[in-house]
Amino acid sequence: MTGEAPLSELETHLGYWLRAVSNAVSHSFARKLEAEGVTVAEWVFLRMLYDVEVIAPSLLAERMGMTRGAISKLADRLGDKALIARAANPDDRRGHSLALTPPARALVPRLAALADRNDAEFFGALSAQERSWLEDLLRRIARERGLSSAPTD
Amino acid sequence: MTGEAPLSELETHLGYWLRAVSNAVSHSFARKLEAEGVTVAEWVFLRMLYDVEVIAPSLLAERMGMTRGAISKLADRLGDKALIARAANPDDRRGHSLALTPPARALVPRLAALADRNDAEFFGALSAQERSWLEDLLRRIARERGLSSAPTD
DNA sequence: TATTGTTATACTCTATAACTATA
DNA sequence: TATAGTTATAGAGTATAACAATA
Repeated sequence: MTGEAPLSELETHLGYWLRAVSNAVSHSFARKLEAEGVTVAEWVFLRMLYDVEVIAPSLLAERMGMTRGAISKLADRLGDKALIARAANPDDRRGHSLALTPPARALVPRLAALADRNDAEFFGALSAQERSWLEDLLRRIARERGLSSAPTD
Repeated sequence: MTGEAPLSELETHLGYWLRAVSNAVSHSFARKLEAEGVTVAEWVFLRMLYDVEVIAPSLLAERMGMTRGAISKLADRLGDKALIARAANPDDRRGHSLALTPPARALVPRLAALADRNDAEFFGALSAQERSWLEDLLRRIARERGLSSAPTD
């Protein structure tokens, strides 16, 4: 009898551990954001708008690595929460612009503090050198694989 | 005028880069699995069954970090694909047992090869030492945070 | 009553594609 | 016609809770 060939185990893959830790970090962050009534994707959306003041949905979709349809739905939800305002572009009325409302502008710094706290909870025990090394490594892989858009989920 | 307080940026969080790379790795793996008609969660499910021969849904749920309801739905799909068989436990007829079908047993090694290939694509450019550091670091964080269950999404 | 597993409901994110209105 | 944005549909994952069968 030949038996079966031995297989690589789940835990031998770096992708496994990356996913395990990443899921835990994101899930923990999501629970913190929940208290402010916002999802992780909405946080990224709001944070990007905070810097640019005004942006077209299609450009935001590109930067967030989402489809225009997904951005549209996200914008609906944020509009319902009165966190963003939509306006038609006067020059080309096909185009719209998205901008934060004053309440959203006040909210984003609180959300940023939650992001800081979440990161500290998971990576605070690492040395500064380890954190810097980990960031460099991840950035390198992202660059090699041509990742340009923000992760949302 | 006071202006606004400066905020930490998205890219300053390790969680951001972790999510970015992890999403890319998982997405790439999902596309490979797609050719075999299987999702990432189904892969983990099948891979675990491969080792244990037989397992109760509730125990598998615990090991995969999913609810019993989610496992039930997953088992439905895998049953439809004729990859797993369900049977009632003779001793306690509330309990069921899950096991791979022969086709699934033949499939898992092919899926494992895809997992190996995907890992190599993303991490093959790292040195052996870097890979080992990264794994140790991720394992350490997982252990500190008490992560025991397998990541599925 | 408690437990095992299933089912129902609902929400988020994803992907594709049809649709509207402008140009 | 092409483009910007919206809407519809479907699939996958997650979470909660009600439910049936069994103990």
